[in-house]
Amino acid sequence: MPGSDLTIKDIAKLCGVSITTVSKVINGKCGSIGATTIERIHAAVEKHHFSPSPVARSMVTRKSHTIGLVVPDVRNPFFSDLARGVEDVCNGISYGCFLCNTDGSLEKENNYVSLLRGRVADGMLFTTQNRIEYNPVFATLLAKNYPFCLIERYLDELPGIPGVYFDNLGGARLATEYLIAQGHRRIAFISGPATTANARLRRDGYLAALAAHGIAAEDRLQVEGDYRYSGGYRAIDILLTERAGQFTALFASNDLMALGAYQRLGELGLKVPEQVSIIGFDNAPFPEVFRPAITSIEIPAYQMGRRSAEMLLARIAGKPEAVSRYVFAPKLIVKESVGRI
Amino acid sequence: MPGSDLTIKDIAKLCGVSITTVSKVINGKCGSIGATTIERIHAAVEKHHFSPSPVARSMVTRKSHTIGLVVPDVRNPFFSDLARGVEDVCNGISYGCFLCNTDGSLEKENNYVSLLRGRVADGMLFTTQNRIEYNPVFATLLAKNYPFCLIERYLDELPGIPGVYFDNLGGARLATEYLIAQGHRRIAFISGPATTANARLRRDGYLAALAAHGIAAEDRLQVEGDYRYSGGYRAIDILLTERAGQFTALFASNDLMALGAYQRLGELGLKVPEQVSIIGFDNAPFPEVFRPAITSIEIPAYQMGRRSAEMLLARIAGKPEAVSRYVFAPKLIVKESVGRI
DNA sequence: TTAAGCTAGGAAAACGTTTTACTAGCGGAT
DNA sequence: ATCCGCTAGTAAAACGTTTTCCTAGCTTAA
Repeated sequence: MPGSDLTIKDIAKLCGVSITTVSKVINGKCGSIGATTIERIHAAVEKHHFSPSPVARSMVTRKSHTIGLVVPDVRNPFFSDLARGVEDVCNGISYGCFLCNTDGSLEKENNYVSLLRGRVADGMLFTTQNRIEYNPVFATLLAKNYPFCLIERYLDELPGIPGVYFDNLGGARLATEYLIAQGHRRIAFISGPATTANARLRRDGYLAALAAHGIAAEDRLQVEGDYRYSGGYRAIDILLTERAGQFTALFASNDLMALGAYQRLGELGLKVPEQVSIIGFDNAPFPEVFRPAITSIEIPAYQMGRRSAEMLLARIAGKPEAVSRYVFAPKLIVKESVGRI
Repeated sequence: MPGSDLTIKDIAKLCGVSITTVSKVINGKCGSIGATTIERIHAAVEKHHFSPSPVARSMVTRKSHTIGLVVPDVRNPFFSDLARGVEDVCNGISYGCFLCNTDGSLEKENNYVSLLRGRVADGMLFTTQNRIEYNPVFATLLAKNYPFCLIERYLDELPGIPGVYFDNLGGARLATEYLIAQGHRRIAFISGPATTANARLRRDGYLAALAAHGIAAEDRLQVEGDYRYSGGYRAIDILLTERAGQFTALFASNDLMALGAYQRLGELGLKVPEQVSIIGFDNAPFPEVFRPAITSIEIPAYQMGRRSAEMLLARIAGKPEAVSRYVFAPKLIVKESVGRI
């Protein structure tokens, strides 16, 4: 249907030269082509807006100039930031980026993996909560030395796999230590769902910080949340009412729960940060109306996207970077929700 | 680099048949192939996890089973919702989706368009604020009858181009008429930046609603905003302080500005919705902490993504839908920020 | 016996490039 | 005169499929 596009053959005919010559000129391999010929070919290419068919090219070069990006859901701001970072890097070297949403489903993941290899994509950026190490699909990829790069997924069983990570444990520790540095000793904690890896890491970070400062962790100051507003809200009731816990500060494993907690504290007459300090995680871009703005830990999703794309592309180009794992450091963003004791 | 993948030739050899036969079996065109042969080939394909090279296939079928999605920025929630809708539809028929971010730059747009045609993509979903109708790149696309579908971009000069739209004017009218129905007559308005098309449409909708109900529009009740929190905040100062305007309700062209306005009103001691009613636009998913929650107009981005992908794919399949323009209706989401007079 | 019609399958062209290996012609050194 | 090396190019294979047209052998009806 897409009209009559010219081929390299037509250009060759038009210029009275061979296909080879045209190909060489187009690809800048003009070593032994006369200046006037080069001129003539360029002119014809310009005039007819000729551009060589990428698929024919792929056929012979075995490169598609395309990578795949597999995420659970682009609508999650972390992944859309990440995707943007990836795409920006790709765009810089004329690579295309396939977007694949899996919703965390193993079936969708495997479908996409099969689709993407087989030369539709030169490589793959991959996020998943599923167990890669026992997945035969990945075993095949590894066996074939297919280039990929993991995002936020440790794979101790398979060293040498490039990956980009955020230091969740360190971030949680940083948050908790900041509270401690402000004089807090009784610090409550709201975790993410216990099934997710980063929820566990954040809890470990919290515990590590307490331990490092000789503060005993108390079970009744720790509540399991769900990364949602309502989870944070309810956590306050559990901490305060059910358990009659006492604390001067609260570390919520993400900002949405911090917000829910803040809201419930307010309803119960407790002022933030005067009576209770709160620190969150994610540094979510809430509108400025939230006061006090919540002190939080920033996760550089966009930068992680860039980095992972760079690592993958380097690998594809056959110039793998020396370091195959890149860990992004957390950054404390001080705002208004933490007070000094 | 990606190891030794089998080709159809290998399978043919393995089964002692010709390439043609294997190809036919793989593509289900088994018209005249013996049952045992079919069996044998399927077995070999399974055993070696053979799947035909998509690029070789594209070469001859001239279909890439890929479409392009061109948006300004996936990080904008409207576009990530849209992208997800597009991708879901694509995934359903094993199409891939190329993601392209342009930041609204004409240069990037044109680069992507060149990249995507030339058979990297069978068709294109396109968003832009730039003037398509005078862009030679698009003229070429049209001339070649390359399948594409516009999103949120009217093109009266080029009827017959498929497109998916949101009724911004109707949405603004709906919002304004809701306020009127609640008894308001003096309704202030905060627009988006005057340069954008949807900002103008929303203003037109506001004016149309007033006119339809015999309410005179007043210049001093209309302020230009910027779609940002701070724009809404400042707008209140302009309306109230600079212009000493009097109004019982406010229509903000998006929710972020509505929030900014709400905040400033609160600071000035005006209660929402008791003293001033507010309605927004977008139905942004703000955390529940915002009370009163802001009544708003919903834009069904995900559904628009789905619809546009369906239209494009139908076109690509050579079965264009009868209706080439699909307009999505606004939906009023009543929450708590509008009171009755 | 012959022609027609099926059945099961194959040979080869085509898709649009890149790349490898080759050549014709010429100027200069030996 | 011969050889070498250089310049400016070309022919053809290869990439992995799909698709069009063909054929060998068999059955059946006239």
